[in-house]
Amino acid sequence: MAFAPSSTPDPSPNTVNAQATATRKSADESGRLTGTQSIERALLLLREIAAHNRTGSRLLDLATRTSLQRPTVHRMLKCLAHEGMVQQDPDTHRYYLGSMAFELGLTAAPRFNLREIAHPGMVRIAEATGDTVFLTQRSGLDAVCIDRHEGTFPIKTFTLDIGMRRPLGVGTGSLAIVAALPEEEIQTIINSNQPRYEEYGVAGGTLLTQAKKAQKLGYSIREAPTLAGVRSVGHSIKNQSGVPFAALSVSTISSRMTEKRVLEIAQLLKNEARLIERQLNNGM
Amino acid sequence: MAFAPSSTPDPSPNTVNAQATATRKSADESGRLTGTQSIERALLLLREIAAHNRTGSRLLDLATRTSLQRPTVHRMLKCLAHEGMVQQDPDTHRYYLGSMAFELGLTAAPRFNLREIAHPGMVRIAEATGDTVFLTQRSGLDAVCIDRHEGTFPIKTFTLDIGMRRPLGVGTGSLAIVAALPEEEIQTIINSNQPRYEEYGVAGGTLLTQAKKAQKLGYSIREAPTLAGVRSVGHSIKNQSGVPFAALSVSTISSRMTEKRVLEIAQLLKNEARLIERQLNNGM
DNA sequence: ATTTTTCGTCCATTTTACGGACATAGCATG
DNA sequence: CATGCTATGTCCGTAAAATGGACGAAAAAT
Repeated sequence: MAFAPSSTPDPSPNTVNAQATATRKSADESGRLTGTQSIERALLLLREIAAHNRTGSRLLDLATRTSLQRPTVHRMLKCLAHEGMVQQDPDTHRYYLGSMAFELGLTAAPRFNLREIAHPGMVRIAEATGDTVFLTQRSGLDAVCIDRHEGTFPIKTFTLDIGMRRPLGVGTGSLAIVAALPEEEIQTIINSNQPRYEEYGVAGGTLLTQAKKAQKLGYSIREAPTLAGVRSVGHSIKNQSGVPFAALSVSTISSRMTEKRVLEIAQLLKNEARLIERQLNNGM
Repeated sequence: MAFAPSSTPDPSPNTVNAQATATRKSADESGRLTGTQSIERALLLLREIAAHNRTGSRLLDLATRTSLQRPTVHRMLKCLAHEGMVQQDPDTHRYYLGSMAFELGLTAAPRFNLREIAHPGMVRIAEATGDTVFLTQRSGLDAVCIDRHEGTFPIKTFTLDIGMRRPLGVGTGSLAIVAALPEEEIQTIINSNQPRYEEYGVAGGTLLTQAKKAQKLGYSIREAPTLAGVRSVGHSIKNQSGVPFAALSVSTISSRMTEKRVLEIAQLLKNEARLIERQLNNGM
């Protein structure tokens, strides 16, 4: 499979057995699998339903969008609904993903969900440092704090709440993401977010400088602009393609954050980020 | 087919139309669907893989557990893997749920995930009261805080962190869940958790009294045992079968929690809990 | 090196799924 | 409230898709 062989369909003349002229292998000429047509179609349907899960999909639209016959789609949907993979609103007749889809997702999450993958590492960092660790994920021009793990040190700095969304570049984890992006994208982001930075006490001008510094160091570092006496260190997490999309960061009071300790923490973050990336990369 | 193959291959006698004697309807005698065998089998496989997703499944085990032929299972898995629904570890050959399963789950979540369903209501409560709202979910003999939404009132009480897990009955939301359970289960829970209550400053004895009070009132209420001056109100959320499995609660400083206000908040919680239950019930 | 177990593939057979045609429900419009 | 119009749901003869017995290859165990 995968490469495209001879285009001749081999018309196989002298027909004793009327049926099945074409040779059947595990994949046909175009590299498509055989013996799994209906499963492929069912998955195609699921993807199509997922793509419109907010509004729901009507039978006819699904048939059109998948280029399948209406009866075929209907029969498959009935089965998928029966098994809970999809759900049909009894009033509108529209189809949505069902509870089984949700439950499979929950089961699969530990191998794909950044938060779950990162969790053990965050615990290790919090235990090693005693300070609070944050996991930040990029979301368009923003960064969202998707997890936090508190260390044992009794004095806690102002902590980023889970779910909090701020313009890219504002937080230290966020800054690590920005710094790891290609030059021109950094500029675009800073320009786009310019008007929003003020209210977070960040000057767009200094941001580029900070990003360059982070690039040189290999980690981001910053005194919290709004809170004096708080210092944070961050490190980016990259996806399969090398694009930074998340970051780990540690935040604590400046007196605990000596230069030496900054280096230690940066190393710790780097190691854990690598570990996470490895799991994301092969998915295995 | 599907049932044990009679060894006679049935040489198909007087062959005008060799095929199909049995009448075919959309469901056969036993009520099972027709025209969807392979989809049913594929979903069966997915369920089986999900059930062993921690360890992964070997081809032969899947064949055994699903009572399907190995070649059939293999062919289907190849397709499912091709589409990303499952993933095969290249070293061990074991099968796991794939990224598509995770992504479908994410898409389906807004209609099934308690946190997502409850979110709008929590925002409404926080806006109406100005205080912090908590969403608690039962997990065995514990309760876990799965979401929190802060109100605008500047003085915040000690807040339960997201992800925090405590013995059932310790928090006010937790207490609401316990109170809504059947009498004998309450006893069992209190007995089982007895040794753990101490460290949370809750006496197992008073807990039963508090639960009875909550049953009478229709909502749970408590002065935080460890923090003087904090008062909370909670209301249970029940699933389709009427079993309480989660709760909403509001917590604030006692001076804000007058008797009159307790009633208002209790009503608010009750209404939002009802709304959430309705969405859970029909799933639509 | 040899046996045993498991994975992967082939291909003739026939059962399964397909889809044209029809039936029925919902919903505007004349 | 018929009347067309559009949508969902179902039937069933046919053909193509999926099945599974058999075999080969690759690991794993002995």
